[in-house]
This record gives sequence, structure tokens and C-alpha cells, in this order.
Amino acid sequence: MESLFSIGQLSREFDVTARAIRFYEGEGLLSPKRRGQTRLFDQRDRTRLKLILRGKRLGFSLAEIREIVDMYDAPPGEVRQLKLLIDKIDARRKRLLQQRDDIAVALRELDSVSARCADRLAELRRVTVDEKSA
Amino acid sequence: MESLFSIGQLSREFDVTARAIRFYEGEGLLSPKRRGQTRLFDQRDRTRLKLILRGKRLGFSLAEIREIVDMYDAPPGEVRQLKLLIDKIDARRKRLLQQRDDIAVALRELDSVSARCADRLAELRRVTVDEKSA
DNA sequence: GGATTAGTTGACGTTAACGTAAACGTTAGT
DNA sequence: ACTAACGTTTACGTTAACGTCAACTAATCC
Repeated sequence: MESLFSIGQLSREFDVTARAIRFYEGEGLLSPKRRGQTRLFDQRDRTRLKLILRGKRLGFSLAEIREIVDMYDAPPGEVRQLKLLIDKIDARRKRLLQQRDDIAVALRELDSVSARCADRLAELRRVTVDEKSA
Repeated sequence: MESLFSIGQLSREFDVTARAIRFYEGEGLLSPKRRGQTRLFDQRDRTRLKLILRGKRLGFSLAEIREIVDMYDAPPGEVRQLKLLIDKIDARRKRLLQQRDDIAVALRELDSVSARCADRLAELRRVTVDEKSA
């Protein structure tokens, strides 16, 4: 039961414009089947689209995303290519770990800003109360 | 001992072009002092630059980064503005948490790809050995 | 059979975030 | 006095990632 999807369905489901999806196809990131002119996306396309959008959320360029997507294909048969792939995986992992650290720091800082806001709010309330009691 | 920095120093230290730094100033993200024409960056500018670059690593646009940088200023005195700020903080946090999830998933997937690579490498070795023993 | 809805292919427009080049000033070394 | 190294402004160029028409087709509903 290979379920198929129209461009509109994917567009709504993932909140992305049809134009963007067509653009991704043009860039070789998706390769839907066709019924006449109309695109038909299968489960594999859906998965790839999810990968693409996650990549975007993490700030990867489409060029980088292409590399990532390609990683999910069968590993190459030639040792030279295989080692190249392993290097790329390593680079990806490093970037992700760096991002993870950045996020940890950013979250802590946000908390501190948040606390300052709460303080400020309390202070403002005191002033308001003072004004009322005056 | 307020230490000062030239644009070149910052450029080298953070591995970013002088052009970019000037651009950030133009966008109002930095506001260095001047000695004649020459820009002089202090510790505050350095901190802001670090914030900017971290934002970039996380895929934020400069517009978003501006919002973040502004958060680090003193919280506003008006309740209306303060609540707006709190909302923005909340939105930031949500995005960061989403990204953290995305990273966790991506790292797991990378591991699985990595494993497939290792398998493939082992398989290739077996073939090589077979050929030798033949 | 006209209208609506969903899809298509060009093709040009737009925005962000710098890159790049030209022409110039200033300070330090030889 | 010359030349390097570093800085400046002004201004045009570039790339990525789509947005936005326009003009068309194919299926469906009333």
C-alpha cells in the first residue's frame, strides 16, 4: 500500500509552499514520480522532505542538506569514497555538537534575562502599589 | 583597564571578515567608539560580536539576532513593552528547544549511517582478503 | 458549458548578507 | 622620502532561496 501524496497535501502537512517543494525538486533533493504532468510523492519523498526541513531549522544551506540527504543512500562501494563519506559524517557531527553547546549556553542566558524581567515586573508592581496607597 | 580592540584584531580572533564587522555596525548590532576615523571596539562590542556569531551558527537571521542582542539591554520600564519582551523570550526558547530536539534526532541518525559505513568497510575488507587468499 | 479547484511551466523580482574593487588617509619602519 | 600594513568610505556585484506573476491544462461540480 504505497501511499502517494500531491504537492498540495505535502504543502499543507509540512507548512511549506508548493513553490519551495518544486524548487527542492529542481535542486535534485526530491524526485517525485509523475502522472502526466502532475507530481506524485511517495513515502521516500516525504522522508526526504522532512530531512530537508529539519536541516533548514538547524540553519543548513540547501547545499549542505543535499550532502546530508545523500548520506542516507547506500554507502558507496569504493573505499576512497567511503572514507570521504566518513569524513563528512564526522564534520556534520562536530557542527551538531557545536550547535548543541551554543544552545545550552543560549538557554542559560535566556533564563537569566527571564529572571531580570521578572525582577523588573515585581519592581513595577511595587511602584504601582505605592501609587495606590498614596 | 578597559581594553580596546581594532577591527583587525577582532577579525582574526573570531575568524570573520572586517567587512562583515562593518556590516554589523551598519545594521546597528555594534556601535564602536572612534579615534578619528578608526573604529575602537571595547569589551561590550566583543561580547555582542560573540552573540552575533553564535546566532549565526544557530542559523538565526540578523534581524532575529538584533532582537536577541536587544534582550540583553536593561529590561524596559513599561509594562506593555515588558510583556512583549517576555513573549519574545518565550518564542526564542521554543525555537531553541525545537533545535535541540532536531539535533538529538540528527545525531542518532548520523550514528546509524556511521554504523552502516563501518559494516560496508568490513564487507569490503572481507572481499579483499578473499581475493588475496584465492 | 461555465465556474471552481488543483496542478503545471516559464520567467522575472526580491531580500539578506555580505564580497569585491577603487580611491584615499595615517602611522611605523628603513 | 618611500613603502608596507592597517584603516577608512562609497558603491556596485553576487548568491541563495525562494516569491510572484502569467498563461495554460485537466478534473470536477452544478
